[in-house]
Amino acid sequence: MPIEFRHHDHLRVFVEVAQHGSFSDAADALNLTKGAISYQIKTLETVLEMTLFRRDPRGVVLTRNGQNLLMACRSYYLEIESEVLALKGIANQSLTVGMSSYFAARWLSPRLMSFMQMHQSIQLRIQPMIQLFDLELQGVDIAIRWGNGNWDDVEITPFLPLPAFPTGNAEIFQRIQAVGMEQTIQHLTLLNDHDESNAWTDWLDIAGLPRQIRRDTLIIPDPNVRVQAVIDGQGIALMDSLIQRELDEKLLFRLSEQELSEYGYFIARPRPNVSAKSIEAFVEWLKQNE
Amino acid sequence: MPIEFRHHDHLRVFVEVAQHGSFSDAADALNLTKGAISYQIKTLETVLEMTLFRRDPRGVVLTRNGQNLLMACRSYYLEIESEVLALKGIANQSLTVGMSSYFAARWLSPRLMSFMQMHQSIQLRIQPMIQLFDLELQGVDIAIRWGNGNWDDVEITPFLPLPAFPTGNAEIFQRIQAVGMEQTIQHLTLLNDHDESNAWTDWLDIAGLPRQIRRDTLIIPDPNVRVQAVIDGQGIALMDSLIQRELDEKLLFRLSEQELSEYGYFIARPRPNVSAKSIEAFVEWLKQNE
DNA sequence: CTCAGTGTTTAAATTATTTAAACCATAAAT
DNA sequence: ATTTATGGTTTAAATAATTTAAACACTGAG
Repeated sequence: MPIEFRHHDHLRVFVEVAQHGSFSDAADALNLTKGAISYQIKTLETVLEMTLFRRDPRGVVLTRNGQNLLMACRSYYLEIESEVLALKGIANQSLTVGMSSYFAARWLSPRLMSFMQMHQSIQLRIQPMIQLFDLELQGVDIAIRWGNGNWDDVEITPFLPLPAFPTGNAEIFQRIQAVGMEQTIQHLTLLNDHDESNAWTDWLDIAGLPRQIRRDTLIIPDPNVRVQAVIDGQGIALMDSLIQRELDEKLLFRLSEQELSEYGYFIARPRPNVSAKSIEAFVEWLKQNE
Repeated sequence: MPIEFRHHDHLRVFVEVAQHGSFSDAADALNLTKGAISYQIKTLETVLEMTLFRRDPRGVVLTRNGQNLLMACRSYYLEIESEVLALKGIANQSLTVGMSSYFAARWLSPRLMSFMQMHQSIQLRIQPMIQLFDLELQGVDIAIRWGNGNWDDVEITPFLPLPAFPTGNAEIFQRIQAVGMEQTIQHLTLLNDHDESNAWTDWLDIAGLPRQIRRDTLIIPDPNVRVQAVIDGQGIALMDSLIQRELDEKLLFRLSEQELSEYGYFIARPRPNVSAKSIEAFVEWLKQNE
């Protein structure tokens, strides 16, 4: 069954006129001319096949039919509008950013104050997440991803290049010092951040080492967990300068001078994206703080 | 404060799409092409600065924002539409005709069956009324008025010409027989139907009698009451052949051969009128039954 | 791998809306 | 009893919006 009535915008104008009791006043409220209002009401009256207002010299008066119509829809439109505006306000004034708690703690957290002060009207939410996919369905406006920027499911903006290098714990570090990288690495588990990651093969390439045949890799998506795994000697992982503290405390050691210079942090935005002001503001701020 | 959101028609489309989970299906339901739907949704997304649907290869899925928006307006539009359609149905299927109970009883009543049978879907209401003005505010679609058709507050369609002639009771009739009309009438009260009526002066003119200086007239709007007043000898009134029964029963007498041939019954419709089908049907029927 | 189904885009056509200005009518004011 | 101010209406023209048809692009199912 096709929809019979589809003139909600006209009806909205009608409500405004009814409440003002005047075409002219309603025109002001709607930023239109009285001619436009006249046209709208006439159209609605034609569609509904009923006269809605009696035209008086000092304004208009609802007819019986008009009164009924007003009863039928008065509150609805106002409610819809306030709810829609509220939603828009929340979505526009608030900004949910997805990222690993690792990045949030080590980089964002110390700098957050500055953004909050610059944009006091924006309600910022840091959403810790492991799976940085399907952003919209997870209710996240933008996400911060680590990698080399080669993703095509989202729109990518680089903002913090941080070369990645292999790290291990003291024991592994000493073994490499002793027998050399090439000998050691074949017996080590390579910790990866996700299935499709080719970070390790990238690194092996630039380091001039053979890609390992045996895929003795372990996937640990959460960087925090991964760091701990390395400290515990579970394997080695590619890390960046965000683990400076662990380096200083001799919990972790940089295992090689070779580094993946293309790697770093990227802003990921859902592709068919309608960008809101708050998103732009945050992206700008990120880029200035790189 | 100007109204912030004015895209109810877009929102209506959004609801339809959300319920179908598909642009194409919604397009069918709305008798549009999928291109049009795409355009509408895109516009709405731009206005709201948020993405409402994730586009999938087999349809679309509401985003978090889209879900919220749907919650905010789902039921409203359906309710409005059903109420509006109900109103329109009532107004279109039913027809309220205002008239004097005098006319209803003496002319319409015996013929009503025929209309009812011809238009079984139309709910007809006979609204007895004395003041045949401000029709719309009184909730009346059309009215039947007696007179010579010279009104300019409404649209007039003549349908039953009935010449009007002076009537009186037996006593007055005999007096006129004895001393003549001109002598008698000066001492009689002329009963009128309303303030501005010039029926009597019209009649005096064509009868070649002097217009009475003293305005010894009594206004009795309700024809039933007026008839009774004449029978009771309160005065004389201009009547038409609808009082045939009283003539036959010698309760009333025609006092002169002179008659107002322009007078009769007219259909009165509110001027800036949007005519509904039921009104047309009734007017047609009236004209055929004249 | 091709097909069928789905959303997108494009330019053109079509509709709808809006405006400005002239009008008309009436009540209020003088 | 004019005049003025306040509405609503109408008109033609300009502007905006919607819609369509057709060509694309994408993806999952056979």
